[in-house]
Amino acid sequence: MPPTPAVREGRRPTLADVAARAGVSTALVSIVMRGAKGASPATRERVLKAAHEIGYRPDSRARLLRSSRSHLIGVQFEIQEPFHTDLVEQLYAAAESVGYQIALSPVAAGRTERHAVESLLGDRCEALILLGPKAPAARLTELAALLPVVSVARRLRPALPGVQVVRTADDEGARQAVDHLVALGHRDIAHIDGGKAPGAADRRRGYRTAMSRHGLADSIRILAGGLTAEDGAVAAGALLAATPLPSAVLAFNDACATGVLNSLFRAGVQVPDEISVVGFDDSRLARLPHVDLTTIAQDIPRMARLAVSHVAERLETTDSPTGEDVVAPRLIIRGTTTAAG
Amino acid sequence: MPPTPAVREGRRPTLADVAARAGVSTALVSIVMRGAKGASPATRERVLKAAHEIGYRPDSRARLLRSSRSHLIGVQFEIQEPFHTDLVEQLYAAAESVGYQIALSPVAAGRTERHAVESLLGDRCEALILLGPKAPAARLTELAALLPVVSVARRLRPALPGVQVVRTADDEGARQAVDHLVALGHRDIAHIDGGKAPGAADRRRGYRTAMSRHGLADSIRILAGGLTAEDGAVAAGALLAATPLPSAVLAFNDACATGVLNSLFRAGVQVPDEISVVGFDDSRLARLPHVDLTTIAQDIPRMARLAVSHVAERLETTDSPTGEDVVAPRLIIRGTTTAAG
DNA sequence: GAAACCTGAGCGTGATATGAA
DNA sequence: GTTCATATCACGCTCAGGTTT
Repeated sequence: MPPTPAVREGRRPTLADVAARAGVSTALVSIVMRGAKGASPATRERVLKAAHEIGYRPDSRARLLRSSRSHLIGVQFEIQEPFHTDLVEQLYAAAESVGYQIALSPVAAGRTERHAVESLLGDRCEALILLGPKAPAARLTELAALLPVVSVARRLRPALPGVQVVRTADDEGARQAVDHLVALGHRDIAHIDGGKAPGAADRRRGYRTAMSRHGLADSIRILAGGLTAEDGAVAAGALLAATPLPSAVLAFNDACATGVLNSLFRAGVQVPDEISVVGFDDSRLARLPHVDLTTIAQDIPRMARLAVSHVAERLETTDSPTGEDVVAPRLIIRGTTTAAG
Repeated sequence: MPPTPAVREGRRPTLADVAARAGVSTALVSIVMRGAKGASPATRERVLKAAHEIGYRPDSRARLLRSSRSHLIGVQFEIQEPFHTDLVEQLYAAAESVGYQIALSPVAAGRTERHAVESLLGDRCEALILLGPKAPAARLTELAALLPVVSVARRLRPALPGVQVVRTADDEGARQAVDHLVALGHRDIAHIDGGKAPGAADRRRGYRTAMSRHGLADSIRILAGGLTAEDGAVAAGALLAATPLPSAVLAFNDACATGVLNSLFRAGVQVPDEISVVGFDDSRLARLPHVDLTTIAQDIPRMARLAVSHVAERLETTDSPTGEDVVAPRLIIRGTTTAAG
């Protein structure tokens, strides 16, 4: 049995329609729909029945307009970036658990960060979580003057007032990778870097200092890479052209590492027997059984929770400070690393 | 010089604040902000200046509330599906060009299709574009009674009243792939399928009929695959165990094909010299120079335009019919196919 | 006093009606 | 008549402050 159509033709049912049908005031219907107290169980049931019959749905925008709080967190992300989509997924979970909603605004071809943020501001978001923002510091400061801002995975130096940073300890991650390889007996370890991608500088530094600490400063070799598999493939090509081949490679991220793996396969170099490879991120890619990549995991659920809980705190308390949340990375040993030959 | 703070502390500036500052009525400010006619150039400039100074931004929710039309299209998509994120990117472009806005609602872990759609309905969307929806036909029919619905990449049989379908001619795509391989001299062509994924049945059928038409009915070989690289790798493993190896493989999609490629590499089988491989989708993956996958392209920009323009038409004309838009696929020849040895 | 319900105002806009130059 | 400007109300909802049992 299909639900009875709305009272007024062509328009979506409103509180008033439900109220009329149930024979009560709109305020009471509002109370019932919100699950607030102030309605008898009998009336409550009658109202809910009426609402269901005419297919009533609360209008979230009118709701937001009326109440001073919107409980909306705007999230800017790169729609083609797997790391970002993973984060978005976790942000939904984190936001729901503290009573906030998420408004998504992607950065894509033809849709700049400015577009994305303007749209979120127009939607009355109370706070902004920006994933890997590329906007200049001045712009971020400007935004932070308007509302709480969190920058995830982009480090800001110097710290910007009003902007909270949530990031992985990238240098520490690179160190873990090098330590792991050295423990396996590797000494000639190369790094294919991420250029000026977020975190790339820290990973480079982590690699460099870890190598030095192991007395391998002379073996430091950094090749220009990038964040895509293609970048990794190209860099690995350069590696293959040079002599001798290192015994291990730390790639900027998992995508880059798979490019490296591909190039090595093509060249007939066995992994991990002839060369060990380590990625970064522990993305879906790394977990695929046929890739089975040793990598450095970023704790995405934790980063999401930190970003959201910081926002909640800023919004619910006064004078909450901003700073940096640095999340520890974790080495995940899989099949692309083994003892040095 | 930073902008002067809002008139009222703690609240975002409104039309009234701008009006007070510029010494005009709110109605006039509204006119100016919308770019409507009815304001003198001098006043217009004065109002815009005042608005800029106090950092005024139109409240899109209040706007939506006021106007009967929302010009909002709700888009449900799988946030981890590259094909979907490609579509979303194009949907933004398509919507903007016809004066509509997009509200995104992802399906993710812990966020079902029902969640996604309910949230869009609460946001006053005028129409729904669902990417690869898995909801039962009854649910789609129910939604279609409420507002225009487009199902992208999921075929509906029988056709559902009120639900427009936009899809690629998957059978035709599979046929193109087989024709290409046959023209190269291949006769023993296997298909690694997509199980019950959207489009998989049509691609299977297209493969089967094309093989038959070429008199190769006896060579038909369909292996259980899936949409991930892992599925492809596993299926290729099965292929390698069997004898003899086919001379060509058509994979369900590009991700699946890369899994196949990986397995073949590992086994030391040369592509394309010993075996040709064809993908489907022409995703970013296929275009990576080091993958360089021959594939069947889906015309994503066209699908996005069709979905949006259908919605616009339904909303702006009365009694606009629904049906099926079938988009032609296109063979992209790259490096993973060559003449049969 | 508490529980159940109602009235009325207002959130920030946009459209209509009306008026003044 | 045309151009520019204003007053007023409605959009759908929530909330503060009533009234009634």
